[in-house]
Amino acid sequence: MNLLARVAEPQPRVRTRKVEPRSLPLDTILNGDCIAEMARLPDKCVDMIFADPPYNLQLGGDLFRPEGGRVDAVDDDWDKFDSLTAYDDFTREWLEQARRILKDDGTIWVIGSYHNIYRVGTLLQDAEFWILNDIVWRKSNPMPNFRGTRFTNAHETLLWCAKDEKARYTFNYRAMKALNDDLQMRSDWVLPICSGAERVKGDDGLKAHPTQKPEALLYRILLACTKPGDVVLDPFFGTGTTGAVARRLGRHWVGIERDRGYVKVARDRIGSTLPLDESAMATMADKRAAPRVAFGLLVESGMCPPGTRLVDAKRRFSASVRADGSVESGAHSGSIHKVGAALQGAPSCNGWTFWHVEDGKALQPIDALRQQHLSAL
Amino acid sequence: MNLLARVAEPQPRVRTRKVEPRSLPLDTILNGDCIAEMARLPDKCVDMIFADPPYNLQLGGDLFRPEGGRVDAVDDDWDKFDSLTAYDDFTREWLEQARRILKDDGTIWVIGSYHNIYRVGTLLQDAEFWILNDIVWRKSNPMPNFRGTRFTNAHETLLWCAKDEKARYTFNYRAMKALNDDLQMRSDWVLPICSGAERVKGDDGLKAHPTQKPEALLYRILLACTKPGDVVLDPFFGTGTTGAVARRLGRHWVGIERDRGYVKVARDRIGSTLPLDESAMATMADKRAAPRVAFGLLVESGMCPPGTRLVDAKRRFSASVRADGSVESGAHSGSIHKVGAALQGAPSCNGWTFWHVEDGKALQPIDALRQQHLSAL
DNA sequence: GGCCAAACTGAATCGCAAT
DNA sequence: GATTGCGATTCAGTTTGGC
Repeated sequence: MNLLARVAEPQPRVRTRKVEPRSLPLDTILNGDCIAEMARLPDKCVDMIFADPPYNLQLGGDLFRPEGGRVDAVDDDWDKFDSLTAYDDFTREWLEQARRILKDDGTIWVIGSYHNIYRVGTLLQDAEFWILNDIVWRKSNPMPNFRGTRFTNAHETLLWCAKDEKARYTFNYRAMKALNDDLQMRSDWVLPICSGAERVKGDDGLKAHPTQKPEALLYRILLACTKPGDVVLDPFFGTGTTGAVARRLGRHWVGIERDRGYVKVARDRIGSTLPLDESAMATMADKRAAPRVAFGLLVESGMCPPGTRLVDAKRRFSASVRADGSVESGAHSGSIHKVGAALQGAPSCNGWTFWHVEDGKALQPIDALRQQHLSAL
Repeated sequence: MNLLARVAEPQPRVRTRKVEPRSLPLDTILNGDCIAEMARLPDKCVDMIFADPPYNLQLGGDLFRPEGGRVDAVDDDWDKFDSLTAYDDFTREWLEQARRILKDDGTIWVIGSYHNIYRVGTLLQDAEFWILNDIVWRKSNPMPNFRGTRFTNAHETLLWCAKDEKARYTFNYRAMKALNDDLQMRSDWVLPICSGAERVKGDDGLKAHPTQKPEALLYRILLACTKPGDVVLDPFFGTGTTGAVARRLGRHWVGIERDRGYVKVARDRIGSTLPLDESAMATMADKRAAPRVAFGLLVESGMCPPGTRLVDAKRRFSASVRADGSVESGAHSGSIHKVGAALQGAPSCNGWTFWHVEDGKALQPIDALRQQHLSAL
């Protein structure tokens, strides 16, 4: 039964009424609706819940790439809701069950995008969960914005909550610091999206699930906030990333998944999951944010304000800085690199070393400003 | 930071009743409560609203009581519900006024942290604002987490919304791309917090305001989403960062601030801000804004005479130019766009970049001819 | 097998003016 | 208000295929 159907024709609610309560089955996938299945589990029986609920994307028509290809968007029924109210009702219900089965010192993680995460965050607070952090997953390789109409949607948001303000939750501070080159782990994580060999494919060679999460994301979460032997529940199990990582890290897991096809995919995947070897560990490592500094950043920050005059080392060429970080020199305008190349008639040019600013009587390459900017951080 | 512990009994509301409506005063600070002051402004009079609302006791007026002793556990639940409700009521009210005074094609930006941004996001959606992006301000130099109990809270979140799904909002795509070294600007922005000389200090040498935002943040927002001469309203003006950057970028501003001390600080600050001159204000022009040149114009003018042979970049397809500016390729004929699309079997095609003419041994896109034509005018 | 170029892909709320 | 047609728009990474 898809969610849309459930919304359209309200069924008699199972809600908090526990039907045939059963003990917690470890390292197993329960095939069924997440609310109904959670309702059958005992109170306070899991140490962590990781949830990747439908985002309610509300996409319009087809979107085409500039070169003509069509974007394979999420168009599954499970992501469709009649209204924000319907989405809120659904969220409130599964959160209610999640809270009941979570141990008092357990924590819940929920991932989402701007389409749904504000609803989820509000309802978490309304249900008296206590937000510990919101975490930003900065994607190193997001899909671009093909129409040039908005900022590239390059991140997703995770909420990490305890059951209340006083809860003594697990946070493996040292492990996180070690994972981050002995610096405190921050609330923004740079990780690539799930692709390549890790992406589970069907017999047709196509992706088995439209929204599979990278194992590195779950790895960090489970390492940070659970102990070995803890039980992690994932009510929207999909291809079983949570189960696979839990098994690798020696945590117990319970998955709930409505779609029989996904259940089979996840079961096969977890069955073939091996303990972490070193090469796998390497791929888990944080891809450090490149210390790239766009010239525009120096313009915004006032180190090189609009109107600044740039010259090359021999003062043969000059250009002026514009408000958006582009530069202008006679008929040429564009990036520091492009304009430098055009003026020299060269195929390319490193604008950072080509352009200089006056520094008293001497010239200083703008690369020096970049170094100052970097060292100021 | 317990929002929940800061409640007082709800007060009688002024709400939407407009008292002494007045015309919009430009480049001015209105000293008063933001809801009451907005209520006196005309409908649909500003192009953008930037809001940095309070999430703790200081600025909530009568809705909040000062931070006091601990609240009993028993009272906590009641307080909690009340407090969130009070914050929601306050947010709903100022958003209602904001929506009213915002032009139909204007946009609103709101910044917050995990304490309040989920409430704000939900209420924006409930008020039928249409989220365009959520932006993560990734702080390059955040305050560390001293107790080692959570991830370092290293970001804040901004929401950018139009009044509805169909609104034709301003987004200076090219300027943003230029600012980011010719790559699309993403939804995660790395910027340092406001410190050093930029941080406004009082006579006592201490920071004048606890949450002063960096000018670089406002610079990017105003450059991205407003045009020169647009009016930007900031209902929580503080030290006037929005006004200072607006003045620098040639935008009009209106600030609302309750605290007389901040009003004075902001007035002095903006008074000493120098606007950019026009040449420095220039940004990369959006092609979409350039005057249209029909292909037929190039045919008429002799730049691309009838009979000219056009080929695509890989010389897989060719076509010939006809006297009326249409082109012909085998069975296909029509506009440069239609024929290009038909030959590729694509839903659409930009003929300007698809088709090329021989230029010696190299190929030149016909878009280059159009540029020549434009610059000749 | 190795190398290089071309093709493909990812949770996406993705136009607008003239008729 | 609906339809038509111009024509603007992509980044990082993996896989495939040719030589």
